Parts: sequence; structure tokens; C-alpha cells
Amino acid sequence: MTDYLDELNESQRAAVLYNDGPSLVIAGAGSGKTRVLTYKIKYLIQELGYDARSILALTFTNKAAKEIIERVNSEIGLPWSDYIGMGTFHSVFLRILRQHADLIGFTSNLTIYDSGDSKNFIKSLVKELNLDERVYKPGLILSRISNAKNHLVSPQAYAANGEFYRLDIEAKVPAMRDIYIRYCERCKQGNVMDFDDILVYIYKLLNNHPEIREKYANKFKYVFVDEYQDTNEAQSRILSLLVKEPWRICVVGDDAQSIYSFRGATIDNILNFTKSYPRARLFKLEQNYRSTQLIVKAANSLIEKNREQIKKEVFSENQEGEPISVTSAYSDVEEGEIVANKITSMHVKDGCPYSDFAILYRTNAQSRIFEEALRKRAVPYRIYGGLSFYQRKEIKDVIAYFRLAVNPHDGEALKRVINYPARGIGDTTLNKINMAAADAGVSLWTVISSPLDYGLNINKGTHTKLQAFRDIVSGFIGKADSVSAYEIGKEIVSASGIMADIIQDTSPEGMSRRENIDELVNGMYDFCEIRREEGNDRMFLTDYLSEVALLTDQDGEKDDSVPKVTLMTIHSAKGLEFRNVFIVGMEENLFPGPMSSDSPRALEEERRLFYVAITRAEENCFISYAKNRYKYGKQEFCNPSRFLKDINPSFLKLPKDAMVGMPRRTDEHAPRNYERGYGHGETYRSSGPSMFDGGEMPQEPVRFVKPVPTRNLKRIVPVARPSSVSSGSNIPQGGAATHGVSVGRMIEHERFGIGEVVRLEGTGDNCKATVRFENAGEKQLLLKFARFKIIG
DNA sequence: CCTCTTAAACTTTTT
DNA sequence: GTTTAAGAGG
Repeated sequence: MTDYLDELNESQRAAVLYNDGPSLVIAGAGSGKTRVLTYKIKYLIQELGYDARSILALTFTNKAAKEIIERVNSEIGLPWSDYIGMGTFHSVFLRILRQHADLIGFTSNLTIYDSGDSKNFIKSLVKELNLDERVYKPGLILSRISNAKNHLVSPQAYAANGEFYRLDIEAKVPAMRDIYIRYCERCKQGNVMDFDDILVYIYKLLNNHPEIREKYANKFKYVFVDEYQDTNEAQSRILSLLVKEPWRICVVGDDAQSIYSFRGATIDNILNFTKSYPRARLFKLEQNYRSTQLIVKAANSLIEKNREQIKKEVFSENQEGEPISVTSAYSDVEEGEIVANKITSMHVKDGCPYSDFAILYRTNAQSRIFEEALRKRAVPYRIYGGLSFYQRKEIKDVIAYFRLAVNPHDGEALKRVINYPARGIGDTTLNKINMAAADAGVSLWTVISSPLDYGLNINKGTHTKLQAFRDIVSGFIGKADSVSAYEIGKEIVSASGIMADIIQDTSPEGMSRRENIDELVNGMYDFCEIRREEGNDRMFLTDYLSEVALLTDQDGEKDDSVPKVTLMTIHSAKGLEFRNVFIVGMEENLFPGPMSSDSPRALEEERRLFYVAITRAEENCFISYAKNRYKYGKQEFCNPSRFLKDINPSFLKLPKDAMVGMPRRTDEHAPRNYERGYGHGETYRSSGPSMFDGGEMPQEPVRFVKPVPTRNLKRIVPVARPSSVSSGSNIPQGGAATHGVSVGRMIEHERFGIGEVVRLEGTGDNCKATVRFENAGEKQLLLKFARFKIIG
């Protein structure tokens, strides 16, 4: 029964089989990390008898969590509720926090501030404290607060620390500590947490309440951490509270791919793991199954230039492959043309599907040029990143109402919608409310609820308007915990007046806003349906919100109807792989970025970022840079990135004008180098760009491809859906007790596809079937609600 | 109190 | 070049 172990190589197997104590798995790029993780979990459950619910598996992104759960689930189907300990740091910890909210001064219906909310909040605090808004920039203040939290420095400790104060004075923000204190107080008072608070409070909860710590340390018998190189101090200290003798913790990561220090991640966690857990065994996964030998060798030669790292020798036994091609373009626009031409020619000549290509860049701002070049050639593409669905204004507006319905003390949500749709409550009124609330030390909502008690100086008309707003929100609050998220969601969208406001806007933008809101409501319908079918009755607005609040990014289902070229930042490409990868904008002051040039540590991180980019490629890797580029609307001359020299040239195919203008030491020669490069007469040839041969325009008819609306949205499903769908006529009547289902029959489910019924429990409306689906793993369905057809 | 015009700031990277 | 903030006029 352990045949699957044969699918692993020796070091992978060793990592799976060692379970007596802490272990660190250094997983080189493309070395089958997720496979080890999932097989190890499978092994623990099937061979060592672990209960799935006793396994804590923490990831960094929703996507990674989903992948692990799905892969474990397809190996050993388990009821959905068994995966409770597998998820992102933030989602798993938030769930725990809600259960013990009272112990840390919150209530379980707390809401989450995203970074936009945090910034706005800081902005109003700065105003409130009469500080100069030009000096106290919200972004800067937030990053300092975040930094403190990531090191578990409380506001009190921060204020008491002379060193922090000195640094704040140096940075010309002496009132930092006042802002920090107030920020935390007010969040607590409003029953809201920001992302960092989730870590801070889970630490407090475990640290200050030994019985709770004991409970979870006993509950979670084995702890996994994915992407350990991205953890920060708070995270590693939380882990040490959760793991006890004999320290069954397994962390997986690659120090060479640590690229999130700007968010507080510290590479020291992985470098020092064996010191923190002295008995830890170290496993190295060094065989790369993803890339050709030349790509792996080139990447190795690059990363060698970093000082701080764990020694390892990543190798590949794949084909030798082609060297990495380096191309120089005259301008950023030409770079776009070259890349797009290369993609079309490989598509036409070699029949490479578009989905085999990725264009990776350092900053999101670079996407536009490639977008245009691809669009001109009718090449389908998809951009990741940028503003996600949940960041759109109209969606945030609706979500703000949701948050208010769950937690009316959520100040940022209130400020967002108190005058949207316009109801005549403007800045002056809001300011008065704000002052009154700050003076009395209560939330905005408390003031609005009884304006007279707080001496709110407003006229009769405003009073009536406030009351109208209060009545609307109160209505939502009354229903939030009695009807389903979908039902109240639908009601909020109309009763708040948002739909009415948007419907009168007939511009294309207005239409798209409307579609997005419909989409959101449909998503809530799906949310409720899935939970209903699984027999999970937690489908209230608060349940929906806690899922959505931590769901920021790119997990929108990909509609794979058409293969598309992928455009994304290198950061978001981590963990992905593509047959052909273009790394673009390989220039000084862009990659490495201007901020990192002065610090060696930051420079090493940029180099790791480059390493991540190269190792995304399976077969071909193309690097390009431009000699001129528009920045801030101004044209600037650029030099090739210093990192190009870090790759052993024998793995590169260099441009004819190799290294012209390539700086020895950029800092000294930057201004002069471009003159040489420029004067050397590298003229613009519109016909056939240099290195990427075969750059002619394809002879395909140029159809205009509709610009993908920034990110792809799920096709809108018919809006008018009945509020409660019973299985209805789809199910052959007969055997009412089991809804016509019996063990061994095949069914086709609307969402999960085809599957076999493996178990039945209960009768009538309580009848629950366990179904093993071909593609979706094992699920439990309440037959009363599930939408399916019996097909055999 | 709302809306339109103009100005500045902005680009790392995200749970 | 783009987006978002502040100020003026209605």
C-alpha cells in the first residue's frame, strides 16, 4: 500500500519517512516540493494513523493551500471538514482567534482591515493628532507599524523603547509611537484587525493563556510549513508555541527563493532552523525535474554570487537544452515588439500553444507595453496582478456594507459608505462625528446611534439623514445572523441603494460595475450552495466575509477556453512554471530596482528574485533589456543589469553588441556609459529585430482581440436564481429516503462532475452521501440540497 | 454638500 | 503616462 513511495527519489523518500522529530526540507527550484509535502501528509494519515484534523499545514498563499488540500484530497478523499488545519497562516489563525475572541478583547464577529483601510485609517489619525500629512505619509507609517508587529513589538514596548524613538526622530516622525498606540486602541475598540494583527493576537492568545496553548499544541500533532523562507519573526515564534516535544514540525522552503523581506520575512528563520530546533534533520531536494540542464546551471552560477545561503547543488537530468538568450532592444517599445514577435513565430512555426509562454517583469507598470504589442498581433494574453476583483471600487463598497452588517463598529467600512450612495452626509458632518467619537472614546457607529448623548452639533436635516442611514444599516444587522449570506447580500445590494445608483449609469464602465456586483452576488450564492450541499450550515454573512477578507489575489478560476500568454510580476510567478519564459526589463534601476542598489542585503534579495525568474523556465529562457525607457512619462537611458554578469557566460547567448554600455561598477559610470552605447550606432531596425530570430509578423489575419478587462472574470451566470434550489426534477423519484441514490451508483454533479457514491448515511432529508468524484476528490453531499443527476 | 477641474505623486514586490 | 488628491465653483 505504499507503492507511491516508489514515485519518489531517494532524498524525497527520506524526507517523507522521517517523522520522529523536527525536519527542514531544503527544496531547490522544481524539485518536487509539493509532492513531498502531500505524500508526507498521506503517509502520516494512512501509515502512521494520524487524524487529518491533527495536522496543521500552513502556507503563505491561498493558492498554495488550495493546491495542497486538493492534492491530499485526491490521494485520500476525506470529508471537507477534516482539512481544517490546512490553510494560510492568516485563515487558520483567524479561525482560531474567532473562537477565543473574548480572551483577547474582541468578539467573534470581528472584521478585517485590508491595507487600504489601514492607510485611510492612519491618515485620519494623523489628521486627528494635528500632524503634518506631508511628513506622516500613511504608507510609511503603516510599514513602520507593520514592522513592529512582525517583530511582536507592542505599542507599549515601542513607546518605551529609546532606540525606536531615536530612529523615529531620525526619520522625522517622532509621533510614530503615539500613532501606533492609538491605531491599536482604536482597532480593538472597533473590533477590527489588520493582517499583521492576526499574527500578533494569535501569539498573545497562545502566550498569555497556557491552557489554550496546551489545547492547540495537543490538537496539532504534526505541523507543516510551506515556503518557510518567507516567514517572519512573529510567525516563527508562534510556531514555537504550537510545537512541543518531540517537535514534530516539518518546514519546507528554499533560501534561494526568499523574496519577501519587504514584508517582514526574514531569511534567518530558515538559515537558523537547525539552531532553533537542535535535533532537526536536514533534507535537501536537489534534483530539478522542471528545467533543462543549461537553465539550471545558469541559475546556479547566478545564485552562487550570494553570500548568505545554505549550500546545495541543484542539478537536472533533463535534456541539455538551449543557452539562455540575451537580447538588447533600442527602446521599451521595441522590446515589446521583439518579445511579441518571438512568441508569434514560435506559435506559428513550432505550434507552441500560447499558454506555454510567460512574460515576467519586475514591476506591474511594465505590463502595458507587452499588452499592446500582443494585442496588435491578436495574441490572447492574461495579466495577473494589478487590481483584483475584490479591490474594485464597487465591490469594496458592497463589502463595506457587509462589514457594517456584521460589525457596525468597523470605522473604515462606515466611512466608506456613509455617503455612498449620496445621501447628503458630507465631510463636515463626518468630521463632527469623528471628533465626538474620538473625544468619547467610542466608535463612529456608537455616536451615530445616539447623536444627542455625544453632543453632536448638527442641524435637523442632517439628523434625519443620519437616522435614515442608521435605519438602513440596523435593518441589515438584524438579519445578518438569521438569513443566509446570499439572501442578505442580495438585499443589501438593493436596499442600500447601490444597485439603483449603478443602474442609472449606462456607460460601459457602469455596465461592467453592474456585472461585477452581479458576479459578487452569484459568488455568494455559490458559497452558500456549496456549504449547504456539504451539510455545513455556517453560511451567514460573517462566514462569507471571513473567507473573502483574506482572499485577495489571483485565485479567480482561470477560464481556460482559450490558451493565453501569461503576463505577471516575478513575485507572483513564484511556484509556477512555463515552457518558455521571457524575463524583460533587465536593466539597472529597474532590476535591481533603485531602492536596493545601496544595500548588499537588498541586492542579494533582488538576485534571488532573478533566480526565481530563471528557474520558472522549463525549456527556453529569454532575457531582454532596453536601452531607452519611458519612466514617469520621461524618456531615460538605461544600462543592462549588473546581474547579467553574474551568470556564467558559457550558459548565455549574448547579443552582438555584447556588454556595450554594461557597467563595471554602475554607481560610478552610469552617466557616461549610455553615451557609448548610444553613440555606437545601434540603430533601430523596424524590420527584423536582432537576437530572437524569425521575428517577422505572422501572416494570420489580424483580428482585434477585445482587451481582457484587466483580469478575467468568470462568465456571468444567469442572475435570476431561485433563492432556494432543491434538487427538484433532476432526481428520479423513488426511494424517497435516499433520494433515489444507492451505494455504487454514478452521479453527475453540477459543480464537481462525475463521481461514484461510496457511502450513505441517514435517511430522508438528512440523507448524506459520500461521493468520490473523478476530478474533485471525495465530497460529502446532503442529498436534500445537492444538485446532481443519476447517470448509472 | 456635490462635481468638475487641475496638480502631484507615483512604481517594487502581498497575506 | 496614469491615477488619485485637493481646491474651486455651482
